[in-house]
Amino acid sequence: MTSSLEDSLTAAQLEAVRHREGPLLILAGPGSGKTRVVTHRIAHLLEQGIPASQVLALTFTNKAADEMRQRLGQLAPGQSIWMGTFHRFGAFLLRRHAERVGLRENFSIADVDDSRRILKAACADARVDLEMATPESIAQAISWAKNNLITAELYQPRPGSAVGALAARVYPVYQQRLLRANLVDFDDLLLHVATLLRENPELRESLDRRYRYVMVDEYQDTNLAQYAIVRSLSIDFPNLAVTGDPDQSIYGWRGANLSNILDFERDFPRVNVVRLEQNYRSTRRILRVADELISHNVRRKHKELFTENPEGQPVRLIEFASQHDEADHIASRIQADLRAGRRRARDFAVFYRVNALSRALEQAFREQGIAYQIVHGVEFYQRKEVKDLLSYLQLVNNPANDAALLRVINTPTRGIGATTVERIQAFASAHGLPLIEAARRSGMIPSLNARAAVAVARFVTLLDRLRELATEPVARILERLLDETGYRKTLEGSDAPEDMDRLANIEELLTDAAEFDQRHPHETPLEPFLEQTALVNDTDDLEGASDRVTLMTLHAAKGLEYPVVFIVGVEQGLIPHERSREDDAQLEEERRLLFVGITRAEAELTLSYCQYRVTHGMNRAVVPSPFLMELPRREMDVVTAPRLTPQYGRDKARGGAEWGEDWLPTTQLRDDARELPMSHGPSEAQEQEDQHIEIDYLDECETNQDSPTRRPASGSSASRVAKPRREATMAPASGTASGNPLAALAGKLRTAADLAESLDTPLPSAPSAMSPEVFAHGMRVQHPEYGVGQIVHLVGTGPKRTATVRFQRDGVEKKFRLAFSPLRPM
DNA sequence: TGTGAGTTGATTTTT
DNA sequence: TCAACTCACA
Repeated sequence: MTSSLEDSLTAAQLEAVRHREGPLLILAGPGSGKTRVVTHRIAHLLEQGIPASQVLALTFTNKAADEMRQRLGQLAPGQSIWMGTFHRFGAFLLRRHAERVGLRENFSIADVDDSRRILKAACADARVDLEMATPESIAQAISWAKNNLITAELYQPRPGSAVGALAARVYPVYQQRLLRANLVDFDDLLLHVATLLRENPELRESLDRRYRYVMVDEYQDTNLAQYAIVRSLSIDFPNLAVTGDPDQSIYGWRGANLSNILDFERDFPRVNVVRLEQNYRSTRRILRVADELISHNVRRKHKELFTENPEGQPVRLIEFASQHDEADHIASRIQADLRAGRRRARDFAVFYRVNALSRALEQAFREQGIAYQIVHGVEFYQRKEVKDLLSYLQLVNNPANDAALLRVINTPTRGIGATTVERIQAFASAHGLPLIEAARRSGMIPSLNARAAVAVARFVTLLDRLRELATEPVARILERLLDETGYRKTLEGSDAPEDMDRLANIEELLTDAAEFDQRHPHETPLEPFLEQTALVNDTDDLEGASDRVTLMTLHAAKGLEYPVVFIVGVEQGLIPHERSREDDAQLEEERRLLFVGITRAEAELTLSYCQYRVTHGMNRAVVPSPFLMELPRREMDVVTAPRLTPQYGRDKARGGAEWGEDWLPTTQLRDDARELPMSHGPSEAQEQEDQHIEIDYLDECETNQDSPTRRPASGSSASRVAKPRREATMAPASGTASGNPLAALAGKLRTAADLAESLDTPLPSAPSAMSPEVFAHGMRVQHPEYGVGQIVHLVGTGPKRTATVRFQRDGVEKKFRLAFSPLRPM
């Protein structure tokens, strides 16, 4: 009997759904109904009498797992299979077999913060000086190793890699510290489990038998550790079904190995491959733009994306003068649609490459009174007060948790300062003890003075007392510790306004805990609660419910869809990101990231970039993303937005007549903006722009000193006087007067390299600032205000080059960042 | 030991 | 720019 569930499925979808035994690879393009297929397949398996306990479904995000669970709930009510993220599954297995990898079952999961803390301590232990590398870079090296199943013992640094050499020294110490604190970091959740499965064949076999039908979502994002886990569960019963899309692999930086999916057919020779290529989400135009972009990637599996959806509107590409214009325009356009009743706020999403770009958007949305929500990776559980309290809870559950202890030993302040903590740490390292045990022996630490020792002893007693509550409901433990630690009182006694917010957050945490307690009435809820807070970020359930515009990073957008999508900051250095520049594989990943963003859009898509963007407090000329040149112009409307920011700064315009209520940006755009001609000479637009250039300098008085495309400064001030940007950015080879990158797009320039080359001309700098490199120690200089002086000290390079000048007039010394100062050599 | 001003330095993505 | 960190002082 064919289930009625399957009536509406296409042939390809049906094939995947009906597949039962043996390996299955579902190559699912964006919007191809992948989740639907997967949930139907599970329902189908269950329908055929396969016990729910034999089915395991692994996802990357909680969001994906939740959605699947919910949809499955509709198809097969009451059946519950193990479904969740890899990390959660790792934690689940590890709890049961912790002792086999040297942990105790009440281990805690260190978040990034905790793990950095431990890492820094490990660096200190290993006497690694951090001149050559940041803890961050070492952490990355270790993380990379773990994701590739390289344990501390096996780690071999790449020859010549300074960071690698340091990591080799720190890694064992770090790992030892984690074990001592009964802690695992995120990567350990996978690495330990992989090790467990490799070293315990009987355990592997029993799990393989138990999880007979394993499903993996987003397979393109698996790293080696995840691969190993999945593989070990599919040896005797190779009913492994994976879904994925190589074109949507965007987690290479986290160790994802694209080969896992590209080579799946080699790993499992008898695999059944199903391609889901029909898109049910986007208009034809959007899909063609996406397809054209991604076709520039080499490492992929070709797919024929198609859709029966309508043609749709052209994809818009807009050039703005500044990020404020960009944000204002988007906000206004959304506002116009909302007012006209054409759309609801939840229909809109704005994507950006880096979180920092949300700021301008937020400001614009607030000013225009548009409800929005930001999907932030962190938020609630990362707030100081919440983390503090969670750390106390961690200590109740696992007193050996050094990271948690370090966090709260003096929070609220109780007279245990940095020096004291250092001495306890030294004692702990020397004796191989967790910090709590060292603290317990505070009386025996000779370097501690009596007062400190007493304070520490008091703290230990406090923890011991709290620890007795370990089996109580979480909310009750929280209440008690808020009182006994004095945490609440400290905040209540404070008159700092942010402390009121903190109290509110604490209330929220209490509610959270109480709810959790209710949902877990039969167990000791503390440990699962802590696991939840470590592995779930609260934005996972941010979706849907509220009617707001959603702002998020491109990464966060994966798996989602919206009727109207804006992607801002499509610029060189952003997408592709600065750090992905030299590496082809990384460049392809950036392209996929943009592909993911584009394919989120159902009906309308707008890409935009700015001529100038403020980054790190500096206003810099922007190069549009080379990816833009890979998009098919025939599917697009390419427009330059009129400058919204008037001459005397944008604040003046607010509320002014020209910023009227009925300002409809779309109309305005259409009327005023010119479709860029294939090539054009100096024009009205240019003159207009020349004016703006001056305003920029007056406003910002910044140079573009360390813009990545710059050549080293030549040193001659005369040549560096502001020039119209048109000239500065035009392609010398093309011979047209059009420096507008968009025109270049349409004109003779063909490749990103061409564009970069064309822009590798000194950009205009602020009229007053000199190249920092022309200054030398002892040089006599002139300052418009302070007069004549002499450079007595000189440090730093580039924009950070700072001179100390002693002025003749009254012998006073002043420091200047040379790149921005009006100093001139005499 | 705790606090505030001043300085420096770093800027991606997330389980 | 802005947040984290340092250093001087109470």
